[in-house]
Amino acid sequence: MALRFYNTLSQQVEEFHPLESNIVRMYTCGPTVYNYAHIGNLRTFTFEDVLRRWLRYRGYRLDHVMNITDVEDKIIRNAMAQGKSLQEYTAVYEEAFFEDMAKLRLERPERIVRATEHISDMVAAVERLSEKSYTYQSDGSTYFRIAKFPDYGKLSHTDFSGIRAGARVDVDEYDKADARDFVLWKARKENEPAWETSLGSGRPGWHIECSVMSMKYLGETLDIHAGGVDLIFPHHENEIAQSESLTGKQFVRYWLHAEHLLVESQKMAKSLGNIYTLGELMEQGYQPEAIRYLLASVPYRKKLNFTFDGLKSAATSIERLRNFNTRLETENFPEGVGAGGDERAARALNEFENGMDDDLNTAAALAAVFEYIRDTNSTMDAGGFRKGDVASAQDVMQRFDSVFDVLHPGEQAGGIPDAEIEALIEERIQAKKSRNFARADQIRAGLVERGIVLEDTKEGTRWKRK
RNA sequence: GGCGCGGUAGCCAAGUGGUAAGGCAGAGGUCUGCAAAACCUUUAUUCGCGGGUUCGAUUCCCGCCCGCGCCUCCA
Repeated sequence: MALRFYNTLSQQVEEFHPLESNIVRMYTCGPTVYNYAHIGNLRTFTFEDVLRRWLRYRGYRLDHVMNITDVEDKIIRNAMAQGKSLQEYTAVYEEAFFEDMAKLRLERPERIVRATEHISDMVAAVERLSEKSYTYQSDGSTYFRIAKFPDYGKLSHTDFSGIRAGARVDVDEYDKADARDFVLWKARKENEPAWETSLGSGRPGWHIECSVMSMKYLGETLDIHAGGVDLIFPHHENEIAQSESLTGKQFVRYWLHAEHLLVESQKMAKSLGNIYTLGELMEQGYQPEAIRYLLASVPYRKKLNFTFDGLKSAATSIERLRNFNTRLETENFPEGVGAGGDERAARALNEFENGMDDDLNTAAALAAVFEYIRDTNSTMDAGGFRKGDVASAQDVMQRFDSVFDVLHPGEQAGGIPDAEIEALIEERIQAKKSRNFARADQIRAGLVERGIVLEDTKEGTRWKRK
């Protein structure tokens, strides 16, 4: 079956076909760099990484743009409080974000664009909206007039007809004609950092950066736009209003939104102290691959209940996958080709692909891989797996790993040098030969304490870091 | 209140109008000097609750209960 995605716009699962046959133009809302990313943010970014990888697996070329929001209320407030420039303040968090991405093995989008580097583009867009009379000014700020955009609410499926025009929600700060109206350009307040432009002294509103930067690089109609569910309203709704008012064309064809994650069945909140960063989890000894696996293994449209039990079980699951992969690489299988090996591999791959094609159903895709591993281990134990079966089995695992990317352990700082491990293993083999099991067990236990696990196999002793 | 998502074994989780994938954890076993790894057996007569449609519903419809999200700048 064809690749399908749930489109927030239609509220239905739709077959995916990009505008141009083999290239996908995609925009994802990146981080606001006012703080370190938390595990919830990383869930969304991990989903987007899986999406990227699956599109490429399916043969599409990608042009993926991700923005960095580096000017915004909290950034301005915090930077001013610390006596720093915006750039000085945001650089720290932007850098940290890229480090997190690397640790979680999130591929880098083709383009990463910053709001502050597109101020003039945004000003130009606001001016064009003004020319088309979609805007009005109030107290030096420029607003988008929702009443001029009848489709407003089509993404969030909200009926705004009940909201009274003239209601003033944000009374203490700005005057808006309509509660739904949103700011395109914010007038400078006191001595805030600001840009001197034809719109006055100030800074861009939040929504305009995504409309402007996405269309600048990807054209007026994007194939995919993704983000967290909380962005559906108002952010993405407002992006649609701005973009479609500007171009008269459909802005985005497929809107994909990742559900939030809960921590130990509770929502993340500062007051609960359950907002974790990648760094904090790694300090507690969890591998980034396990975190990646946990975040990727629950289908993106389902709330993910992040628990430490779940994280531990993710780590164990990865062990199982890696053990199988190691077995393929190291075991000395009999010559020849076993019965049904290629068929098993082909079936597993087919089920894996079907799962992923079905709106990135990673749980179903993983099930296919695990089922295959059990069947194949079983065949190996029975002696029915031969040298000639290795290639198709490795192909399954490689394809799986091209999306999940958890098979190969990352670099581990420190630890015992390989040579020392090998020497101890040799000593243990000699001890075993002379039936000095006490010494053999002592060596093995000593290595376990240092994170090295030994396995005695037919081919001899192999070891792995845990 | 409006809109949306969800409630499947101890935990995570897939799924279909025809009788419950997969992972983790637990129990027993095989293998092993002992382990590790692997394999086998076992763990939901049952899918929030109550009705309805149907030969048959976890899957469709209605009602209810519970959890969560959005409803102006939070992924």
